[in-house]
Amino acid sequence: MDKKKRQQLEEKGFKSGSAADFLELTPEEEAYIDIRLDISNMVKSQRAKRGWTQEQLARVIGSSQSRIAKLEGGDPGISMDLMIKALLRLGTSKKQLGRLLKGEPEPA
Amino acid sequence: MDKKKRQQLEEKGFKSGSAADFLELTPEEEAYIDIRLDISNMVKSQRAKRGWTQEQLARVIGSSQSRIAKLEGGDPGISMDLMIKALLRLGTSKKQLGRLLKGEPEPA
DNA sequence: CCTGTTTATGTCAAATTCGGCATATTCAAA
DNA sequence: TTTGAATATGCCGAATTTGACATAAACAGG
Repeated sequence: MDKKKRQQLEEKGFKSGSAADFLELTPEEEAYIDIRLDISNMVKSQRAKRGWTQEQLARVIGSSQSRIAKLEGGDPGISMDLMIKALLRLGTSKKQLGRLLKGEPEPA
Repeated sequence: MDKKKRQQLEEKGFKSGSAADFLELTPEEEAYIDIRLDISNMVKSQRAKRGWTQEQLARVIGSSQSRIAKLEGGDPGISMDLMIKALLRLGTSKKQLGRLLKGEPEPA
């Protein structure tokens, strides 16, 4: 799980301010990226769970397929606002989002 | 507490897509605004708790005092990314953010 | 009342993110 | 392998958000 995140960071060129190496991030920068990846991964899994295509999700939130692809891929050029809107539109509640960030397992 | 949020929405001109009246928001739009207000209010309270000025907080995250003021005031023209960065810099952890969104009381 | 500090509000050009579009790549079904 | 659907990647002008700066308003001590 942590391996997955690391790989997403290495593949994408995530700007880390001054240091290129992502290991030299401050704890806050690390937490910030961590939160983003948590949310983007949840968008991907929730969309799959509902059997929606990226195109479908894009339309219902007034976005485009390419942006959803970038969102789910952890692209840093996607705002958290867009990620949250997508997640909410997939039926995730504020409370569920809270659980995700707390690291609690999803209730069946 | 809910009264506070309502007042923030009325005072600021929060764009609601098509409907001007904030009572006609979809559940997702409502949740989205709710999350934003929760975070901005927490930034305000955490900053106060640490005795920092808006100017100080702005400097350590590379922003400006005016933007922090708008953030804490619930201005819709502030990104969640900036809000999260501010909150993390104030020492709030991902887990604490999760608790906030879940509606759990802050541990003493 | 002054005076200094903090916060609020408005404006600007620069930077970032936006949706849209074309196209490449991946993948599964036939 | 061929075909078609889904996803990934790159680019564009438009829209939004950015930090900065100025200045007003609110607040607290003297």
